[in-house]
Formats: sequence, structure tokens, C-alpha cells
Amino acid sequence: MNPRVRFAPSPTGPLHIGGVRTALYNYLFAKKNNGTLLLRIEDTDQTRFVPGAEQYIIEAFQWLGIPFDEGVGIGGDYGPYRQSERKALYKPYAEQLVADGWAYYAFDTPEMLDAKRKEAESQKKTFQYDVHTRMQMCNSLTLSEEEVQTRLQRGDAFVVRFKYPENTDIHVHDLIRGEVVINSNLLDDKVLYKSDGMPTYHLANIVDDHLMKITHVIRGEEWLPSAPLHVMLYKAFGWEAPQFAHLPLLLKPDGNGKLSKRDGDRLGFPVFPLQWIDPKSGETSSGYRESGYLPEAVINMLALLGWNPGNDQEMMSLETLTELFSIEKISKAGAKFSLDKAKWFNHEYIQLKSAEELAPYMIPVLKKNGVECDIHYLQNVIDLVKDRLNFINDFWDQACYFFVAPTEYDPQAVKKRWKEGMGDILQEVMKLIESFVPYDQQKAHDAVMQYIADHELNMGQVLNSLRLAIVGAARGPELFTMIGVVGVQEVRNRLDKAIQTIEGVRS
RNA sequence: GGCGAGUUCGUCUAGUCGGCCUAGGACGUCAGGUUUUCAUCCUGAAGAUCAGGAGUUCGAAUCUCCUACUCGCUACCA
Repeated sequence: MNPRVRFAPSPTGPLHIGGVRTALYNYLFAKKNNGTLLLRIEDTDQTRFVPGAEQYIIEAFQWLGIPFDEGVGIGGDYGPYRQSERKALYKPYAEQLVADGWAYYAFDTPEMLDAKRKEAESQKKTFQYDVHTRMQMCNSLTLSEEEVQTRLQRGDAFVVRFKYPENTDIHVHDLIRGEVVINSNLLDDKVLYKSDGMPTYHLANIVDDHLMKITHVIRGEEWLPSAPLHVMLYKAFGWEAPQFAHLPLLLKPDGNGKLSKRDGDRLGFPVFPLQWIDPKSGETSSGYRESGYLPEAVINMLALLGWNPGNDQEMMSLETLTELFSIEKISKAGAKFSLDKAKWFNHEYIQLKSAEELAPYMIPVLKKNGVECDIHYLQNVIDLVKDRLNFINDFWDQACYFFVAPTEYDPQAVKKRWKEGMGDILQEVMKLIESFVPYDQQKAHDAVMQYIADHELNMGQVLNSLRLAIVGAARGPELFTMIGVVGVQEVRNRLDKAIQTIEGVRS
């Protein structure tokens, strides 16, 4: 049977990069095995719902190039795929569990539970609603049948809690961690169905995974502690449980904690695929897309954070990753996010792209700086500077002088290169360059070199001074190539201006 | 506190069921080289006694046990 896997985010905000990796692994696993990947939105917590989050999630995966086969925004035979739209479906399952003795109604109010917790705390203990305490609480196990019915009919608030069997070892077989065993006496009777008529994650998850014929649950390690509950639920329903794989966590670059929303802007890298503006606070969180990352680079980097192909290969397209992916090679320990490595990946992926492919990315960068230009000119410039780009957004910093003449000249470079009388020398050099019409890079180069040799000039000073006039600093690509791209006439203009500015100040 | 998981260079990791590991690669770092400049690029170097301890064994990063530390969970959140 072909596997069916799901990515099931909660629309409580922007999609975390750790979530992206979880989705990616699900995708890779599905594709590798000719399976199906579906997107389910788990919006059972109405209090945490954030408008726009769902759309954000869909857009993020579009940008990343991770397509879903089924689910919200796509459709499919197992919908609806939004849990809020499946609300009515869960209650009978909760009731069935109660009827079968796997769960019970609990009428304890939040205040009562709070009091219990405080009381336990004062004795330096922790209150847990479990096999040891449930008979002291207000529920269908302790109340009479009539009382329970009365309360239910009266419309009293209630929740449904899972009733763990006593002293039973629960085995979770995890594809990454192997056998995990825990005794039921240690577990608390989790709420399955809330008083607001919504299921909790646990119930909705199991019911939907079953109904949607999910074969493999690949999710974050934070779910490992509740996995025993989930296997018990499958047992209680008499359903075959899917295979579980709990992924290692993505850790923050400094310290050891889980990578969180705050870390991104604190450490200078995005934690979200796309920029996100919080609808309530208006606070902006940066995204990979807006920071100038290529989706291919983000995917490659993420794939290697907790997985490897078993050899030294690092550069891998989504297709290659799919080919090579296997759950067995997923590591157990959490992985720290590394900005340097992310930067390196992005640099590599930019190099892989042609100027034609890169140009569409650069046009917005230019626009932001008030520049519009010919596409061929742009491509020429890209060819010249792309090997020095780590991010798309570096383009302006690395290439602005191709579009706007410099107005300032790096004083350090001026001091070092532009010696007395340089203006006159450059006038001569410029005349040589202008003598080739149309511009001939090789000939111009040779002529200038000859001139420098004949006059016993310092090559570094002459050429860098000319560069200074064009760029405004001691940087940039090969001089004569650059002159060809910028254009001789423009170089002439810039030189005149530079001489005027630099020597004007001097005299 | 309880429960669970994890622990190889600064970071990501390789290390198939013990020997080929005097622990390999990549990022980063450092040093050279290329270049008229900067960046790129190339070459090289430093860098983990495999968390610590005990055991099994002719032989352990690889098996067993103990300890330590880190993380996760411990909500009518997911």
C-alpha cells in the first residue's frame, strides 16, 4: 500500500521553520514511496486562531515548491481538511469511547482543578488527573448514573477524559527512536473533548488520521510524550495505528533550547519562510524569502538539519533529496540552526543559476532603489557580480555602481592610490580607452598596460584610481570587463567627475 | 518534582550488526596562492581520546550497566 502522510499545522501564527522541515520530511517520504501528502489545518483551539495564518502556510509552501496532493486549498476525497469544519464529526467518537469504558465525562470546573493544583503545590507535589486521583474527582466514574444524565441534559459544562487502564505498559514503536515504553499509571487522563464542543488535538488527530487513512505520522519530537495516549486511542477504537516517527528538534544557534520566534530577529536570521506581520501587534518578523534566500537553498539546508544521505553529498535538489531520503537516516539528537551554513548554501544556489534566471529576482531589488534598466544590461551586471552574492538582497550593495554613478570616493582608497598628478595620467589612459571604437576590451587593456609600462607608472595605483572613479571604492570585478559593461562614455563622465571631486578638494 | 528522549571537532554530521578510526566530510576559523582592488576561487593547517566512569572482549565511538548534563512533555494549546 502506498503511504499517506500529512502535515497538520495549527493556524496560530506564521509557519515556523521547524514546521517547514517537518513538512519537508513528510513530503520526501511520500514522494520517495509513491505516496500522498496532505495538508490538514488543525484549528480546534478557537482562542488561538489567527486570521491569515492559514493563507500564510499555503503561500509559504508554494514559495518553497513543496506541493501537497490533498488538503486545504486543494481538495480531495477525505475532506473537509480543516478540523473546525469537521467539528460535528468528533462528538460521536468521544461518546463511543465513554460507552466502551475507555473514557468518562468530567464535570470538574477549571476553578476546582486549579484549587487541586494549588493544594498539591503547597505540599510540594504535582496534581495529576490520573488513575490515582480520578476517583476523587467529579466525573461519571464517581457520580451516579442519574446524576450524570441530569447534568448532561441540563447542559452542564463537561469534558471527556481518557481513562487509562491501570498499570499497563504501553509500547510505542518509533521509526527513529525504536521502542519507547511507559506505564499507564504515570500518565494523566488527557482531555479528549472540550467543554466548548471541540475535540482536543489528541482526539481530532487520531480520528482524522484514521479517517484520512494516514499510514505514517511524521512529526516533531515534542509529541513523543503523548504518543502513548495516541496508541491507546487507536487501541480503544479498535483501529490499526499508523507508524510513528518523531523528528529531532531544531535548536537555536546559541544555547540549547528549541528554536523560537524570538531567536530570529535576535540573532539576525529568519525563523519563518515568509515575512509575517502580526495582525494584532503589527510586529514584523522577517522571512527567508524577503531576506533574499532561494527556496532551493532553504530546502537543502533544512533537509540536512537532522538527516543525511549517508555520504558526503551536500548539494541536493528536491528531486535528489527525494531519491535519497530514508527515515532510517534521520538523526536522533536535535540540530542547531547555523546561519553560516545557511548563507553558504544560498551562495552556492545563486551560483547555480544563470543571469537569466536571476534577473527576475533582481528587478524588485532595483525597483526598491528607484532604478529601472534594460534586461540585457541587468544580466550582464549579474554575470559580473553573482559570485559575490550570498543573498539576493546583496545585489544592490554589490552592484549599485552599475546603475548609479558614485558620489563619494572611499577616502582610504583615495589616499592609498590616487597620488599627485593622477588626474593627468588618467586623462591619458582614458584617451587610450576611447580610441577603440567600438570598445575592445583586450585592446584597451593591452594599450593601457603598455602605457603604464612605457611611463614606468605604478600599475596598482593607476588602475585602482580608475576603478575608484567608476566604483567609488576599491572593489568590484575586473576593470576592463567592467568598463565594457558600464560603457566608455559613462566611464568618461565618471572620471571627469572624480577628478573634479578628488583633485578639487585637494587644491 | 515526575516521565520521556538525547549526548562524536565551535556547528551540521560520517561512522551499516566491535577491528580498515593514528575518528572522515562540510560550514566556520587560520595561513598561503590566484587577482591591478574587493569578493569569488584554489591549496594547506589547526580542530573531537567519541559526555564521564565501570565492565564485556585479544580489540569499543560502536555491546552492557551506572553517573552527569542538555532538551522535550507535564493545559479544557497544538
